[in-house]
Amino acid sequence: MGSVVAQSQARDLLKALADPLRLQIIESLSGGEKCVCDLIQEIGLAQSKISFHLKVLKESGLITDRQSGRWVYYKLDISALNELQLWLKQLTQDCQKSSASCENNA
Amino acid sequence: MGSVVAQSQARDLLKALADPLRLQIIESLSGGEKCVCDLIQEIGLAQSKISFHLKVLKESGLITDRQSGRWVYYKLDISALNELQLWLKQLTQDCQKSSASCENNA
DNA sequence: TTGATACATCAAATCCACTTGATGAAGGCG
DNA sequence: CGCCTTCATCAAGTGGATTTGATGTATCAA
Repeated sequence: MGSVVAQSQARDLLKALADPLRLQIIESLSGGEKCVCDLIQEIGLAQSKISFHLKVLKESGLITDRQSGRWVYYKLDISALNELQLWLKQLTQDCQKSSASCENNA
Repeated sequence: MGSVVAQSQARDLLKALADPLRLQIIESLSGGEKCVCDLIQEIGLAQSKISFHLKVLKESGLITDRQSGRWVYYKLDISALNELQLWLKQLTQDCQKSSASCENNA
């Protein structure tokens, strides 16, 4: 309540990010657009596994895809990352506003 | 590689946040410190369930607890939220740096 | 001390996301 | 066309996270 960034969207993004393999994919894509075969080589895991997690990430809105010939290229969608940053910022602001009770070490 | 904020820590925080009930708890605690009984009333679920998720959140470092008499009070630890914000910021920066290939709609 | 409240913890059951291996679809090359 | 490559999708199996209900512990009041 009172949150500008929808909690449901934040939840979806967080859920998509909360997997070690998907996090690897995300960090790899932070280096730029890549096709599935690139990711398979870099990460060194089964193709079906990579595709499965790419689908989850795509459905969450964190990445987008683009087909070119036989290849499908994936890249991060910065706007989704920004949504999450905004949600976090709100959370900390709400917390600081509510009282002096939030942890504020260093 | 090249990340200032440890990926492992980000992973733990994301995993802790990636649960609907824990997210409810987090957003509730953004309103200030609360005891378990407050959370039980607000959320309306079994006490053991609440306690279980509080433990997960505490182990991730997202919340801290403080006992006072019969009550145990929980509150957000803003430094953990800041860690996650920093990690996100790095990710977007890496992405923008890597090329013009990252989604940058509006 | 007795009983009530607040909370943690446990074992068993359940659930669901992930993995695995195989198959399918679509594009490109000869 | 026939074949290879790239990738998506599927059904079944697996494992770990979550739920449930009960029990344990500590504090406080009477």
